[in-house]
Amino acid sequence: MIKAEDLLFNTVQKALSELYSISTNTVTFQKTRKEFEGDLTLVTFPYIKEAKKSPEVLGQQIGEYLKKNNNDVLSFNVVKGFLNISLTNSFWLNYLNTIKNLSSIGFQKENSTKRTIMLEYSSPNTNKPLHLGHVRNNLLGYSVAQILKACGHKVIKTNIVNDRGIHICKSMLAWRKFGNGETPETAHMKGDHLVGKYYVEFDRAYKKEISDLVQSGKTKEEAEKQAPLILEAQKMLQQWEAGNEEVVNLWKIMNGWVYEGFDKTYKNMGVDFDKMYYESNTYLLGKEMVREGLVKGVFYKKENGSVAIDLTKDGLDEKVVLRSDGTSVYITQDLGTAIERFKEFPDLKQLIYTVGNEQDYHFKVLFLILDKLGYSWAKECYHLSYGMVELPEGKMKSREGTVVDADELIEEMYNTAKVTTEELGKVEGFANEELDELYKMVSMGALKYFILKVDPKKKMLFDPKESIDFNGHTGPFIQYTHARIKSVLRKAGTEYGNVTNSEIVPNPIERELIKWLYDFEAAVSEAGKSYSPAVVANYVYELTKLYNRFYHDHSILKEEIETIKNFRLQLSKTVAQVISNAMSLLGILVPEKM
RNA sequence: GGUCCCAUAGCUCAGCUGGAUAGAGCACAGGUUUUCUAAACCUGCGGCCCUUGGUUCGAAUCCAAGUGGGACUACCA
Repeated sequence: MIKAEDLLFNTVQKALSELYSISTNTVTFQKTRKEFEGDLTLVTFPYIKEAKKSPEVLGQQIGEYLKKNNNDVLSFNVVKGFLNISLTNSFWLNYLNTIKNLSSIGFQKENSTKRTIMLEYSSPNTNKPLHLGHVRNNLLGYSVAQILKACGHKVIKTNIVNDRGIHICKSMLAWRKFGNGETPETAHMKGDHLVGKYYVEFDRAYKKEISDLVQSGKTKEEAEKQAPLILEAQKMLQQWEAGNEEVVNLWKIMNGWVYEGFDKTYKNMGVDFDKMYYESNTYLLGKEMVREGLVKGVFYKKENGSVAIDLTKDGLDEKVVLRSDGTSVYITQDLGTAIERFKEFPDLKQLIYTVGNEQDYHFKVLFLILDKLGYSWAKECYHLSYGMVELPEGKMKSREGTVVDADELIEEMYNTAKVTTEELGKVEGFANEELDELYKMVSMGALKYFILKVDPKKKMLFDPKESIDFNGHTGPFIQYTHARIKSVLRKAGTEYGNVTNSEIVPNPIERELIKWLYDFEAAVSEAGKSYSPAVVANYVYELTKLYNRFYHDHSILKEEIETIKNFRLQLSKTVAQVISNAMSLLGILVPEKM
């Protein structure tokens, strides 16, 4: 692909060297601001001292040099220390010609970088359904995977399911005690919701036991530890670990229900995985690694028999990696699984964890320990950390009661999309299945875009009213633009000729559009470097807004001059393709009509 | 005590590696359709870019300190 910056870079470098004997390797250009004429701007302030010229003279001289020595430079103007450079029409038209029939505009070939990345996301517990926090996690993980693929990396999407532990036993116990054999079929409930119901049930009964014990004179702490239900749940966990047949069977059945429920939610969200991991298989990993670490002297044994590492020199605290009774803590298995994965996939270069920012510290510790154990890939591990989703009333944490259930949210969005479409009177000419498809596309487009347009590391406010909005800076706004272009293209038929360079002089807004198309590749690359779908989301919004203005101001099909009409059709088609590509990076589909 | 994140319009957010007069959407007030989909377009309103210093030709952006908000700092996961 031709890069305007590269073409200019050499010439500017030569200009600086020949005119002022300045040698530099860092010539950077920026987009010319729209108040000024030009495509790219060179800021000349940095060179005035060495060149011993005023900014105006310097700009003038470099500009003249560029015009003489670079065929792509059409003209230039100088404002103070800013040299605004206009490239020729044929440069931009050539660019449009090279991409207009490409479906993969902006994307690198998969695995062209020979860099295999494992990206972990979702990672739910099997004791309750997914909520809004998981939604952000899933959308973010999926989107970043898409972006990294588009940057030419090979990506393995994984999901490690937290399918064991005391919390799972709580649901199991409550079901056994209060469930009367209820199943998703008899209860007419999604499996994950049914299991979640018993998790809540456990909590209620447990709290009652605690308050009873407190009434009878125990302290709250004692009561929490001595309540019969929690003791029973702990016993159940031991039985599970010992392989007790009845407990393991119940565990399998109930987890099966949950997986069925999750599969539906994942399908609705449009996310998927290349490889599943289950903690029931991995929770014992890491012990061997602890032994090796002890030998290497990275870890030490404490008086009570537990194993720890001292990270105080790195500004962190001491961290226990093995309990005094020899059992693993959470980080033990995290260390173990990381090591295991690099053994399992010898090509692996990087491991990315999509986990909320409340675990920033945990991952800092994890990566540091891996580094100290001597794994060279530890420096490549990355915690894709994202901020909490807050509701207008308060925080989005399950224990605080104000949860937004993922399935309910998706359903609500769907209904709003349906109502809105009907109100706008846009249902004519659609078959029923098409309408269902459209409502799914629009509702999920709105939800995904709403969440992904925000920089991942920032906490975000989820206002249900606003997220459901389909106007303005939203997913449906972009989808609508795509649909409108497609409608025009359908009316134009399949034959709309070619763009012949010499005959066309794009008007300012057309030129601007081509420049935005040109920037797509850079936006994808930037999004990949910063692991931020928000870069793509904001890029495609700008492109769309610009196109809408063009669409409003200029007629395409009614344009009388054939060459211009064809050019506009080609331009529109390419814009639609880039919109579609950009949205696919966000996991959002775009409709042919809406 | 320590580590980390955040602070830009009434609200939700862009402004990346320092550059020209700080941008959108929502909300509010108004306008545009005999013409390719008005889920659109246009106009107006709205700012001590948290504070104070520093770095320099130039700071919302970088650095330091402070203020305010949040997360973490378990032999929980």
